Amino acid sequence: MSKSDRDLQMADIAALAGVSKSTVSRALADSPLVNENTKALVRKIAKEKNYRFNSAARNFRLKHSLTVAVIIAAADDVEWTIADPFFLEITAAIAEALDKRGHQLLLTRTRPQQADWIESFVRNRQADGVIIIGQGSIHQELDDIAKQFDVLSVWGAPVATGQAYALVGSDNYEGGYLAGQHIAQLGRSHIAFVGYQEHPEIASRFSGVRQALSEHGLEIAEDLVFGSLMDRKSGEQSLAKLVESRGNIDAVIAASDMQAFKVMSALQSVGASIPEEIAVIGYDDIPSAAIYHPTLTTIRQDRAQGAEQLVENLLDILDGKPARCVQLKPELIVRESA
Amino acid sequence: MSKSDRDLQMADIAALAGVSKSTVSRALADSPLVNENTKALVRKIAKEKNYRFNSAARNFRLKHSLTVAVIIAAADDVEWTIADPFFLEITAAIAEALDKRGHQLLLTRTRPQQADWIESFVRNRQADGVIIIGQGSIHQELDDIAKQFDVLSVWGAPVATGQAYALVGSDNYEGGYLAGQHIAQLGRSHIAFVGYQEHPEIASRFSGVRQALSEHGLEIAEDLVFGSLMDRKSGEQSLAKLVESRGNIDAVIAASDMQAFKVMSALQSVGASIPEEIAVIGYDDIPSAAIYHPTLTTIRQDRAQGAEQLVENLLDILDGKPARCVQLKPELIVRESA
DNA sequence: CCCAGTCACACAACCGATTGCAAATCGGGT
DNA sequence: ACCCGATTTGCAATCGGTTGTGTGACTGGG
Repeated sequence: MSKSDRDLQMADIAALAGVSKSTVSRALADSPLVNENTKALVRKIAKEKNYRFNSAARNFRLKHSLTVAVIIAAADDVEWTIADPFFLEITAAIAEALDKRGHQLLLTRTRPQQADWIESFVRNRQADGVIIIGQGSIHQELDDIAKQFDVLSVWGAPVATGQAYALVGSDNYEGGYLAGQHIAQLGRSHIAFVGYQEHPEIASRFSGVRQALSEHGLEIAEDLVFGSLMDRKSGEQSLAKLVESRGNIDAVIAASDMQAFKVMSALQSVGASIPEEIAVIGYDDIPSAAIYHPTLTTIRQDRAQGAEQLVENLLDILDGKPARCVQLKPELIVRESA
Repeated sequence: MSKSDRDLQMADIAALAGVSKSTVSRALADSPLVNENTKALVRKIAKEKNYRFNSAARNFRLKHSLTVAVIIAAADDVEWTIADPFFLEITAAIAEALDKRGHQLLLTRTRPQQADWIESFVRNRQADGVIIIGQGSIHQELDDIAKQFDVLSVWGAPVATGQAYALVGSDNYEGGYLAGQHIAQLGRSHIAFVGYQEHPEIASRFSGVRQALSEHGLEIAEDLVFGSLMDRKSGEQSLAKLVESRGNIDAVIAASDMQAFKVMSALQSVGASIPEEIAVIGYDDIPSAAIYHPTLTTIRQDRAQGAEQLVENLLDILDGKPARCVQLKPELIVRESA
């Protein structure tokens, strides 16, 4: 590890300052049990010698790790997380939020087949808590775990039956509503929807969309509802079918920006003009949305705020407070594509 | 934390099995010092009771953390890491590679002003080693740290004076060469380059490009070399200048896919057709490259292989072996944009 | 001048695993 | 039955901090 011989430890500082280990420990922790002069002396020496405490020892003794795990769920059917910049961005924001509170972020990749991933985490004390981005289709599993361990904070959508874990997400219904409303106000009437309906988040968005459309006397034809384009198995097919429907649609509402890009690209390849012939709206507002040509109209989810809230929720849970459920306000970002 | 009372520990298993803690420890570690029957018994009980060792205690005792930090450098001038999917992808690949070897990944965001970030990491034993994606313009600092601590594995480009840290990267010169060659073979001759020259990686790519072009009797005019488009301060300006040069160029070579997207989008906005009027080639082959319209011709860097190598290098260094420097082979991916 | 009450500090136990060393057990040969 | 070496197991120290408890010194009131 280090090329120097041995790291300084508390006993060394104690010897240097002519006091005991315990006094050093208390001084560094700013305990009222030690005299101010002594504190100052100890702190000075510690600083001079560039002492850092051994956090492995500290965490061990204190029975916590000050570490929170973020899981990269490697779902086998839907290649969501890795391909989607939304995930990294919120993860980075979480890292920042945790850092602010003196915690660390453990990024973990799990194979879906191991059912007990979270449990091993907590039991191993490798992380105090776990944050999951996107409850996807594993709500039930998460709920079961949350009933056993108070360690779960997830980004997603509320489910009808309630959830035992803390939840943060943008208000997907509202977001979908905004998207639908915008498209309707544009005067479009033959509208397709793209997204993986089984996910609670997407389902909410879809019902928001339908509500908004119905208020304008519109609805989405059943054959214009497509599954996720990110699905390894059926993605290509869905996209192909969507392109075939070209003549019947004048707008596409996608459940994510990445899917909106796929749609636009496929349509552009067959010569469709966007937004003139077909308007497209996405969801997330990932950085590329402002770069694609045409730039993508989308529903923005505030990642920084979401990350803060996820972390706050988790820390509260770890403190024994009850699991919260927070909805963030999504925002319509109008650009060129719709 | 857990809602259950107390976690099982080795002493409990020992009592259950009627042996001592040490025997349990050795049995679980598959030590040859313990009888096969005893091992089997201990393992059976441990499994039944769903025992997991306390890795905080273990790591403390063993003086390692089995954890590797990946730094998100929050450079203030160039918004590279967060916006760029390349970073997430290689990070995820690193997580996987580490997991395979029984290690964990700590994702850390640092403010650039703290000069001693790495040192505190290692001194605190929060991570055994550190992986950095992109040495950017901080080679010197990294080198200084590497001379003190054997803990650094970085993704980047070799520097002329050599480096004390382990290095992995694709062969940027070669990659640049491939890009230049491709553009030249396309018969383009008025070529612009976009990228932050001060970074060793980009500098290498640029010289590869120039070499390839010169072999075809071509060169890049000085006023067609643009700084990074990801730079908060000068990015917009560079892009505007590039668009103004529209009449003078028939190809753009970008130092990253994200920058290529910006270029294409800006050019498309003013009505330029790609690749007919202007060919564009990127670098990295991020997922969006296959989605943009037109799809982006680019130089692929193998992230999975790179991640494996980064991890292997780091683990070797931690084992006391000398720092290695590995170049990966980049690959030209021809798509529609060039 | 004595004693109770504070204050500041030191001592030692403790967290839960690993490991060197000593002790116990086993088994085979005589 | 006994000895010896090999095998198996247990004891206790240890990692580097934190913290409960004990103790000495000092203070001030009676």
